[in-house]
Amino acid sequence: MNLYHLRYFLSVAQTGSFSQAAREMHVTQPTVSSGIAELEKTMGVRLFNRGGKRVVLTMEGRTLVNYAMQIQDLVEEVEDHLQRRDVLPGEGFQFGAIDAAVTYLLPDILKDYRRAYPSVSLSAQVAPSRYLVDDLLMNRSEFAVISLPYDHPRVETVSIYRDSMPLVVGPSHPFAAQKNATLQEVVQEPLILFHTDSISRKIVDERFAEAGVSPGVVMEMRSPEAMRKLVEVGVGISFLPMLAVQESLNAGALKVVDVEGVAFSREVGVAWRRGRYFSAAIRYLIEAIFEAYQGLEVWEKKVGIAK
Amino acid sequence: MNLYHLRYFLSVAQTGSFSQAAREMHVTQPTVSSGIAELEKTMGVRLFNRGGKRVVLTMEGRTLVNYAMQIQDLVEEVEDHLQRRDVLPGEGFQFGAIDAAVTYLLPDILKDYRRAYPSVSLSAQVAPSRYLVDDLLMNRSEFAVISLPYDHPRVETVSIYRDSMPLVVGPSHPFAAQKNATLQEVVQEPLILFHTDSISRKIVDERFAEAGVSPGVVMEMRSPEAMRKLVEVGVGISFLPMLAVQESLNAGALKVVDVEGVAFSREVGVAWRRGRYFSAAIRYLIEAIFEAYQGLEVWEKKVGIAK
DNA sequence: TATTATGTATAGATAAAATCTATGGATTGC
DNA sequence: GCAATCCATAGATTTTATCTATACATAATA
Repeated sequence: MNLYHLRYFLSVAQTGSFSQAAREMHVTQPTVSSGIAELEKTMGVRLFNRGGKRVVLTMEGRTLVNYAMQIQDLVEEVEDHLQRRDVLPGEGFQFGAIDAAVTYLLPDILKDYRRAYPSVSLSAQVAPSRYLVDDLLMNRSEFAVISLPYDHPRVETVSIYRDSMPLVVGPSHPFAAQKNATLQEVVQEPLILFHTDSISRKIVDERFAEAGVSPGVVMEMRSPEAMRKLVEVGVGISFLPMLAVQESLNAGALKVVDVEGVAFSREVGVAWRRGRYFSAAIRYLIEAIFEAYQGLEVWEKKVGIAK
Repeated sequence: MNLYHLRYFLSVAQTGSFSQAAREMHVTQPTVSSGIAELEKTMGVRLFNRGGKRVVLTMEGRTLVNYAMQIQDLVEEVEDHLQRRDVLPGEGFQFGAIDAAVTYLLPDILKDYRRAYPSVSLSAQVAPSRYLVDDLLMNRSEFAVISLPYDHPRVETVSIYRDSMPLVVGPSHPFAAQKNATLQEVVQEPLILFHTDSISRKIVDERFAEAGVSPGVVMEMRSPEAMRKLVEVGVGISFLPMLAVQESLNAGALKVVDVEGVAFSREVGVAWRRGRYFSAAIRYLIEAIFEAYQGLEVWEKKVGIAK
């Protein structure tokens, strides 16, 4: 059963004439004849009674009209939907983001997004970067906002934000007064660092290794919020993303201490599986992120072609 | 867009694999590939993200799944319906019948029919034979029960019932006592005859013409019931179908009078447009009529082959 | 009653499509 | 790194759809 044949059929049913239907469908009359004949053969029933000036539907034909119209409607509807990239109500997608991104970088963007696509349900997966990349590779999420650098042959990344990671201490810590410290001094202190999973931790570790010192780590964790609070109450000191501590700095609950010769920073970027296709509703969100933090150029250069 | 392609698509969506879908659909993997590719091209969107061990639906793909499943269901449903010759609720057909048929021959049959096909709405068109034949020729009714003989190159007829048309008179009419009469006596009386449209009238007229007499017609009408009543009250005498007067005879409201050398009768038969196809629900009714009055043989010989 | 116009069916040729085989490139898992 | 598995693609083949030409039937008209 061919969709064209159904269209021919409906036209014949409506006009009562094979010839007229053929004219309407811009095909020849034998085409309509054989289309109907084929339908009748696969269905095993006669659809029209011929022989007069007009052909007339049989009961079976009337039944088929009923269904054919519904089918036709559905086909038109779905073509329409897909061509204008409408999103079905309840439809949605999943993306990944590190804690700092959902907390500090994305809220406004997501708010705007809900206005543009109110019917799209967003599902944000919050986890450390490496787990988010796993999701990308398994096609479980469409894209992710992660810490960079992240090197993987099948993952494409673009940086959108550079975040410094200063040494922060509680206001009553001795470093708070002296405003700067050496790396040697720092490793004597109780350090609260990200878990070794994390890219931020990797950045710190590498720098320590270069300097030939090994830090006295007292705690490892994944939540920058928790770490911030621990530093505030004086459990230890930490290198934390500026994004996560800005408010505390403003409130005086934390102090930044310069470390001589060391300027930690990590980048936050958008990552996706190489070669991935982005639905319009998804691309809209990614582009909003780029627009807010980086400009669209890099994105368009990397993905624009592979639309 | 081809229905097979939709089937491939659904299978891929379900299995997450082109190859597995191909095995399920009993085609080769490139067939599935090109089917999906063709769908993606006509829709203008990507339906799956490839690249992993499994392919994963895009948002647009998920939208299409929604519709494709509905379309698939409709197709299966209509194939099922048509193949088992089910009738949609509210569906029905139209047939024609002369007054005598609906009044005397068909009631029991129609009652049985409603039990066999409760959802089929029957529409009986009651009119004189020639109008019913017009309907047949214009495909406005499926078949008709009419008076015979009726000769038309595109109408097929089979007699199902022979009905005598005796001369009937009111109980107080002089003929009622003498029990028989000559044609010469009859033409002196006020005659109530069928309208010249009718086949029954034609039969009577021809016989009169043969005998070289011309009747004194006082009334012409189409309703045998009305004629019966007029005869009963003594307005005139008439040749009426036995079917229409049986009850009155039993009740003594009418008397039969033999006319020497004349035995009128008309046949009632089923008529249909030659070459017509009969839906199962319609054939069932026709066959019930034959079974009741004639046996199925003639019908099957004439139509059985052209199923 | 013949005639003309209009309609559908059919045969054969042609064009379009769907499908298959063979193969290449990529990814996953061991 | 190697074997297995998967999807994409090219080219050949088969199937399907469509067209042209024509036959045949019906309906309207003279």
